[in-house]
Amino acid sequence: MTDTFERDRRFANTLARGLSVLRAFRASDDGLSHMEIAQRTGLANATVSRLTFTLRELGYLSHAGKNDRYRLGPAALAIGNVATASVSFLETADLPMQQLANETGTLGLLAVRDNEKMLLVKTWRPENTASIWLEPGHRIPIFGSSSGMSVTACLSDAAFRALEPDDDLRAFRQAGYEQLLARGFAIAPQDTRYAASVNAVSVPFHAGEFGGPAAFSCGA
Amino acid sequence: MTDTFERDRRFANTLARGLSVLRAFRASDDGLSHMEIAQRTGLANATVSRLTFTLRELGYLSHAGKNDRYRLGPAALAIGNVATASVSFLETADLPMQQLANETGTLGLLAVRDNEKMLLVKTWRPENTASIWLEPGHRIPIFGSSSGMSVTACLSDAAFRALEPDDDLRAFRQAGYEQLLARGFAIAPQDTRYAASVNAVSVPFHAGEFGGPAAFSCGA
DNA sequence: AAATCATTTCCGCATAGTGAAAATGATCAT
DNA sequence: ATGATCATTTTCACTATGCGGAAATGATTT
Repeated sequence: MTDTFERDRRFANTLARGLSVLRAFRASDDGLSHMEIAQRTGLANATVSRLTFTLRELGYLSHAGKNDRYRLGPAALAIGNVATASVSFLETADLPMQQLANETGTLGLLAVRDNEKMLLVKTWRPENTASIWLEPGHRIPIFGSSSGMSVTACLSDAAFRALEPDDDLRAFRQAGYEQLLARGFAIAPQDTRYAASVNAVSVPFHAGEFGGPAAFSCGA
Repeated sequence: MTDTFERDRRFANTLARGLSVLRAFRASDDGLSHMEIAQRTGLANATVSRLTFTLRELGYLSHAGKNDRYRLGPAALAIGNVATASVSFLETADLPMQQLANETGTLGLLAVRDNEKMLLVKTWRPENTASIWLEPGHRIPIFGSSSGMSVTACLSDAAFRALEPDDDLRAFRQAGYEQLLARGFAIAPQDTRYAASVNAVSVPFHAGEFGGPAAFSCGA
């Protein structure tokens, strides 16, 4: 095993590895070769071979011809659409977010906290713009992102403590809290930004359908 | 094992089971209890417990409180959006299909062949309509559906043969082929319909991004 | 409190999954 | 064609991994 540090007995390794194969795909990829998957996931070639076999069998991956690159398959699409459909506000938010992106020429995104990171669930880029920016599936730090600021500010004290925050993160959260109260939106302070070149503004949203708060952001 | 019939050595069982947990969710569910998952998947309770633990850990499932129902989590959404983003025509098709659904008051859907079934990848229902109809993630028969007719008609002979079709299916495909040539769309003949109460019309679409042909359909 | 139902943990066992290496298959140069 | 190189799949022996029955814990109802 490459990444062995003792895991909980309940943790199903094979499942995690298979899913890591799916997560290896990025929106900007035009398919992945077998070897690229192995590199991105850090799995042994033979292992990738078996996992892709399984995923293909189940429709999560498709590869056109014999020796073609792998792509996310129908089943992956389907799961995503089931998930989207069960998060009703996403359908509601779709149009306005697209308009926002178009009008401001910036990237709109929806992020939720996923363990120690902010996970970009969906992004809206201005139409007619080719540049890539951030993609769905990407994870950015909580600390230093405006999304992270909104979301931590909305966490209950108990939930926040579960993150084992350091002092910086506490202060970060506090700043977010104050910004939201004062202005209704959050902007990460310059000196905390995880990426200096990014300016973003973020608004939290509490969805009963999720475990925790989510953040709509917009920036470039 | 409940569903044992000898599997290929390459097939990763745990992965398949984990994914079957994800596939147990339907758009109309308001979360699933642990036991409902066990029932739908046919897995033993203990197994489901471990799998949900893993899926939760990885963000594919979320359950709000201690004893709350499980829902598809952020990671599932993310994968779906990555998949959607890499199938460019889906974004293009989104708006027109929604309009079509609204104007005709019928259900629009995109289906692809996934092994022996047609998998509903996405559905568009008329706005303001509550009824459920078919949901994304659902699988319908190839034979007797207009989607199946369009898609088999577009398959290469070789690909079709791989399906090990019986005579009915051959005739079905042939009929689809003729309909498409003559009119550009396909409607499953009355006497073949897998569901007698459904009328649907279907148009095939060949996407380089997919392994095979897809079908846009519309009906009620 | 007692009874019922749902979920999680325990634990011994068999098997499912692992990765090194060998075999196969593509692709490219000459 | 004929090798040489690179990518992918299969083999295989080993053992860690995941399995499920049963027991323990935790919710919920009567």
